[in-house]
Amino acid sequence: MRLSQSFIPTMRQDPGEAEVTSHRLMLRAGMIRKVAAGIYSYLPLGLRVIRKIEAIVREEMNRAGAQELLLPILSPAELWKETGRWDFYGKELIRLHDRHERDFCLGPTHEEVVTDLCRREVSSYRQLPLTLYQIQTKFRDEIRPRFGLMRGREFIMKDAYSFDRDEASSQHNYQQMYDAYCRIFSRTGLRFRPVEADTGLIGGISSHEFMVLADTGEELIVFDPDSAYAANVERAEVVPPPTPASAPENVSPLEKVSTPNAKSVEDLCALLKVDANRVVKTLLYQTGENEITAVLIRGDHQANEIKIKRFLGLHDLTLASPETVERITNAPVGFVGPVGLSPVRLLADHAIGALSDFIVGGNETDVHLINVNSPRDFAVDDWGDFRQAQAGDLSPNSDSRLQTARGIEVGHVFMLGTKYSEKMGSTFLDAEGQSQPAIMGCYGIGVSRTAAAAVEQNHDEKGICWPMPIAPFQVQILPVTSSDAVRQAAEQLYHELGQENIEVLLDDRNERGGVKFNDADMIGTPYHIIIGDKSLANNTLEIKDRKTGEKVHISPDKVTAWIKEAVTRKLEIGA
RNA sequence: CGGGGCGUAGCGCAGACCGGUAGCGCACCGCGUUCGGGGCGCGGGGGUCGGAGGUUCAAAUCCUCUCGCCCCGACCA
Repeated sequence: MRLSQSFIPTMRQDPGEAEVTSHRLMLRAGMIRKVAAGIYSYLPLGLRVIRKIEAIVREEMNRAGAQELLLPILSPAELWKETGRWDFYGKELIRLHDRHERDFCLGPTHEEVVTDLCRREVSSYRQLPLTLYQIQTKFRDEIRPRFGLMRGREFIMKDAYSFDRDEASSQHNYQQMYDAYCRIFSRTGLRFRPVEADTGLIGGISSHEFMVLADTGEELIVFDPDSAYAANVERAEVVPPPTPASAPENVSPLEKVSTPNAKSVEDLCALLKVDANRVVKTLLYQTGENEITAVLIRGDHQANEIKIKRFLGLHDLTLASPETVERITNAPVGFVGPVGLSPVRLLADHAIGALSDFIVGGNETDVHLINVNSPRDFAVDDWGDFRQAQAGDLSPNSDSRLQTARGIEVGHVFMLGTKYSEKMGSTFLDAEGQSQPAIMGCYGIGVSRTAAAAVEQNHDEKGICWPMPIAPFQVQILPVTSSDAVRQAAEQLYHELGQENIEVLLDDRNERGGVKFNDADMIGTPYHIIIGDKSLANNTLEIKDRKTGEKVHISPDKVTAWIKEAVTRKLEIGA
């Protein structure tokens, strides 16, 4: 393609709207433009990247035995009401109605629609297993769309759904999809890691997320450097500490201390000159209209609300309002403690069980209690794993300590079990003539997000450095001086590379070299071929590797073969 | 939704406190010159100052309301 005739509006300056790297660079490279918050147009260059990712996804899904179809974006409320998600999905579901006032929504995911299809068409175990997928625009009215393509309200997703006759077959299918995902992200040239994950709104039995590792990622994961264990911190189980609390005869008597204005753990530690791990914070959650639940977490730990929600079987969990806290404890927020705190249900994280002579709030303004011990001073209703895993925690899989990393969730696989098939009556007759609900799985890949994640992971101060498999073009030719000889050499090379099916962008604009260099670096084509009078005089052309910056000078007649070999190699290794 | 910030030419910004008929850089158009890392000269086009209402002789500027966008927290591919 000729740059002079292409719609690739690059920008010289950073747009004010973008702060995150991928967002900024994709705007500057002329790949996307914003239409509204979280809604973007894919310009020709951006679309080429999307199509490349889609092609890899298609190949691997097909190879894994999945069949492509296309479900409607618009779906009727009735299906969503059957599973209860019309209400449960909340404000993220974009709802609309037709001229007859019938309710519809724009599909944020397609379990309902595909399960409806399956219950109509599948009636025998002989038709299973069945895995269907589509690549389609999805709509989720995100609370806060941000970071360009990273979290849009409209985005491109590959979603797949499996239907199996039994648990073993479903697990096999899940594993096949898991393996396909590993191949997909390897092939795109991204550094990624599958991690154990929470099931969230989709629900189901178990799931893994595929995280592209990047410091700007929104997700925090923990991993064991010495085993395969890795998990989203939301999900990561914390191994209960082995150290038992001191024997009752060895603990000190309970004591009240004055702690003026010590409303946070930091304040308290500074005031009493103790470490945060000697402090226990008491969090009050509103767990029902008139029900408060207290959760004890060690001062240096973070509460994990997902674990608490799961334990309590709740959909929503919010911290109690300051007014409520005051009403219950007769003290402002910051002085809550478990001693004498009633009549609320009291949950405690396992870490508390290993503590003795610890410090808690006194349920009185400017007062804390020290030398507190359980069960001497208060009774815990339920013990559990209620905190967020963190770096330094013991791995559940080895004796190693967990480490943390940031990641961008680009894929998510779920074992759904019969959650949807039972609610919607998607059943089949087994070999014994018994009616059984299909065992389901669902598998998503954020295609547009993968493009953004690739930029987060592959860029430098000059611009994007695309991995070859998803680069919009494989080679860019830069005639950097304007003589006829240079122009002719560029044209000839452009023609030759085209003959070899190399995807080549020729910068035939009447611009100075510097402009072309900078745009090429911004766009991030993996190889740049630089043609100028200087090099032609030596009978060489210069080839620059965008990512490494390495340059080679070779004679013009060898360039096409060299490029062809190099492109093929990079496609194979996913670099 | 809570907290913070911003809407002035395609992009990046100044002007606003102190009201007086809108400016700079880049981009764009023309001519010339230049040509291996965002050249230079001359000439030129382009703005309902996000929108509505108000105060005033006069509003980008002051007041009220509103819409949009970005960033930080609760959701998710």
